[in-house]
Amino acid sequence: MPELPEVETVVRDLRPLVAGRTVTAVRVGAKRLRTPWDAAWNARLVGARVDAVGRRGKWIVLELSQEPLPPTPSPGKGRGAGSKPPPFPGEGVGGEVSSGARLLVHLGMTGQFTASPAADPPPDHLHLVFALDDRTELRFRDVRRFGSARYFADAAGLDAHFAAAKLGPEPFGLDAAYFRDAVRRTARPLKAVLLDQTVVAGVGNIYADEALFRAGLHPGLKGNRVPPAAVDRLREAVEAVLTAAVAGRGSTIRDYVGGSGLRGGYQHAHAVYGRTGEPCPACGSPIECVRLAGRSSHFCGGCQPSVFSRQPGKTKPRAAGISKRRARGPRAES
DNA sequence: TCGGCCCTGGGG
DNA sequence: CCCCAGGGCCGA
Repeated sequence: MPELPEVETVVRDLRPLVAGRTVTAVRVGAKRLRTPWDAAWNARLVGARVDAVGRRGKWIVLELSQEPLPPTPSPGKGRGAGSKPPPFPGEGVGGEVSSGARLLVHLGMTGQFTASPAADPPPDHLHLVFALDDRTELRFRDVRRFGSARYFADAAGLDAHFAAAKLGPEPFGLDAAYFRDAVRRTARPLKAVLLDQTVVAGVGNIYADEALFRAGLHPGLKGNRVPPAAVDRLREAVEAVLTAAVAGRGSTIRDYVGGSGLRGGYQHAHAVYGRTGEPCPACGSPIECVRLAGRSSHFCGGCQPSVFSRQPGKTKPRAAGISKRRARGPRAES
């Protein structure tokens, strides 16, 4: 489910709900996630306080600390009137961060990470529960179990994890020269480049298609055949579509909910994703769907030509080996 | 660099 | 029944 806008929405929802709270218990389901949960982490987490909630790419990062609590919080009470407001690091994981422990969560395809009243009946497919000191629970639910959660004793461990994955830069304020080089040095299709988390972190199948539509670029175009100015357009389109999607609280196709359990709303604004056969909102041509980088890729044949007709003599990328798919696609939730 | 695989559920 | 699905990782 979750691309950057969905993950960002979860993070923004959770921040005021869990920042400053202390973990009082950890419960682990029987079925294993992509990364098996180490039972030794439970003892490290109990008593830890959530200092901050952030995001890196599609990863959710909780910053934790083990400082001794003031006297004793009386559970059940709301936030004390005189108590210091919890720290709100607006910019996710960058900037000034503590060197303490980290909880790293990835939602996979169907993961849900919510703060819920402990009294709410537990849903099915619930795999991890972090009870908090205000009678709420952080709950990780994931039908397909492609998601993962793991604990790092310190910030360096988390950094090493991202470094090992070669996680690329955030898409906001992305360096233009860097992106031009990354795109133009490869023969892979643009769609594959956008999905590559080592190039840019956070873009997934929905927003790759939407960004390519905004930029007027065919998803099958080889990176090294795309003029620099067009790559710049693509970079701006990525930023624009992600910004709009965050404002719309992400896209709910089926499973996605934000940190408070609310569905997203941006699926109604999709121009091409999941709209195979429907008319293009810009030119009316039917939206087409092909398979690229192993994923369905939706585009408008009218607005996103597979060749650059401007310089017919020079640039002539062929649409190469793309098979049309049935004129049918997943429809967004009603 | 790409396909297959990890899972479960929903829709045609 | 078959195919499809917001992702990432691993091996050929």
